[in-house]
Amino acid sequence: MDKRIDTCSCNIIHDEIVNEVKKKMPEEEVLFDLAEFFKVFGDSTRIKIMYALFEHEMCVCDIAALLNMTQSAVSHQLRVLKQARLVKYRKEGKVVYYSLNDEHIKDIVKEGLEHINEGR
Amino acid sequence: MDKRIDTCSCNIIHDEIVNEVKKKMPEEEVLFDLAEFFKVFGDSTRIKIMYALFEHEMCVCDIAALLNMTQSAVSHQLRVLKQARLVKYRKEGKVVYYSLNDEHIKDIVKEGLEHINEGR
DNA sequence: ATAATATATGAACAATTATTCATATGTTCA
DNA sequence: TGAACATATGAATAATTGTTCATATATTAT
Repeated sequence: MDKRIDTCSCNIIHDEIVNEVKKKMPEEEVLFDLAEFFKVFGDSTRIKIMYALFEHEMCVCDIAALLNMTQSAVSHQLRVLKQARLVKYRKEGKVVYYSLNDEHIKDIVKEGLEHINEGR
Repeated sequence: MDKRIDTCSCNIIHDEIVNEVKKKMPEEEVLFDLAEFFKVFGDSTRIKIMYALFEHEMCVCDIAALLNMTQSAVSHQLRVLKQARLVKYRKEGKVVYYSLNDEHIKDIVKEGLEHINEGR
């Protein structure tokens, strides 16, 4: 029986391990959603926005001024954060105030920081 | 005194808050590194590899077979994970075994999962 | 040595994405 | 009602990035 597999262009070396691990793998959808979620953290503009909101709720204009970016760029990124349910907003007249949706976002960032600092 | 700022195309509405937050913002480099770090989690192939390594150390060929991907694609992604110090490897003859570098990678993924599951 | 195998890597290509620009929406104030 | 302002959004552009393909390196077996 040939152990060769279409795509990997090499032999399965450890059959049992591969099968064992395969059983424990989460569903494709979960893995995809996880990647999508972390993708949101993977942009320094969005990280900056989140850090700002750690401190205070802020309107779009404030954030743009803080980060020295255009209102449009900030607004686009806020939409991404909103879609990922990382920020929420409240409207007060024409001003829209954004804030963190979730306190444990801090934990995730903190874990990231720890990893970075571990490496010197 | 004009509160208008070059890039944001709008007025600073809350001057004190912007300044207060600005003081607390981490250095540009930290924010950049954080984004780079999370970017690594932001791809489902790499998430899959990490999940696999949660269970067992594996060689490149095993991972490729498990994920039904080419050896090359896996190898490229392992390099990204290695550079981010998320995986380590040991060589045994011509076989290279990869494993998680760091147990708290699980914590980060777990936090991500929690966030996803919160949203129903 | 030579062949076979496991892995790594550079270049090319396709797909994704962040920003800009122009403009639309909605609210306040005169 | 109309002007000013805060924000949102669609289209275009530039940059980034994941995969493939071809090939290089390294190790083992014949």
